[in-house]
Amino acid sequence: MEDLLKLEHQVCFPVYAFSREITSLYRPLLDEMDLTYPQYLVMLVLWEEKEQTVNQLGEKLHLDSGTLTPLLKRLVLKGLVGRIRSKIDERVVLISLTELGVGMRAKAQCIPGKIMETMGLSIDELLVLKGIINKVLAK
Amino acid sequence: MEDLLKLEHQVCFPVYAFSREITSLYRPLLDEMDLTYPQYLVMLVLWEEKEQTVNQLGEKLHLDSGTLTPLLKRLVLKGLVGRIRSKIDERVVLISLTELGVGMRAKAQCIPGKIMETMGLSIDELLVLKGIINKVLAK
DNA sequence: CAAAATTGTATTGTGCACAATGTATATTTG
DNA sequence: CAAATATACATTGTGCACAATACAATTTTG
Repeated sequence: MEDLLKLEHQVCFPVYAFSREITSLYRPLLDEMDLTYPQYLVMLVLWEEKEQTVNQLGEKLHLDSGTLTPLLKRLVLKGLVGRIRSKIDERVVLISLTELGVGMRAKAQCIPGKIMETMGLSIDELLVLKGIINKVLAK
Repeated sequence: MEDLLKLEHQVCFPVYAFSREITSLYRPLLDEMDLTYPQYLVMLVLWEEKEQTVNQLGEKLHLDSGTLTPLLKRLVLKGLVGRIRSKIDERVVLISLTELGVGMRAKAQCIPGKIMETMGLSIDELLVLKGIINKVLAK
């Protein structure tokens, strides 16, 4: 019988290694915008909706305040987002894009295409990959 | 035309989120052994070959010394591995399993099965996933 | 309405990841 | 063989991730 503890039989290890490989593919592209990959993800979410609570960002990206609070503070330092407490509910912190943050979207337009090119997977493979993963994440 | 910058159109984000989801699936199981997921991966590699250089571990796991050195020191503190400089080449550090480290393998036997069960993917899906990812990682 | 429970975010502490740099040991070259 | 180069690992610094805890603002309950 097969030894399930062998590295080559693992499924999770390739996912883990692939995830890190992905951020290293993004790195040279994002360096030009002075963004890390997690920061880029936050920007993606904000480009879809200009103002959101920390909670909304966290739910969409599966990240908690322990990760987001310092990350968002760094985006504030870069002048890309603003942070204000909601007047309706003082517990809530609203994160919104600055003009600079909105403007950065144009520079990001080329990124998805370049990444797909570098990964060298077909559209079919990408969709299958995404489908299988989302099946697990949906739970 | 589709907006490639939308979060829902990303392929890399699901991979990134899935990778973190995976470590959170392993966490309760590995907590019982007082191991983190990256530490578990190092143990997997060592269970296949009892003694290896830092370099060999790094190549197999795609990790560099900046990550491995402190991780391995923590495994030494736990009494799972030993660290000695090679006498043939003083630059090389040999990492080897202690008796305790070898013995831990038995406790890990149940992990792959439990993880596969929790993930809820078919064998087919797992193999397809692994195949697509390895296609990228092989480059 | 006051006490209890919940919610939203911040803080602290530990452990990766990885670029950049440092350092000692080996190897290669002229 | 000496100088240049390469190799193997360690260190430093920054930025995630996330559990655990804290805390203030809100909501729910008795």
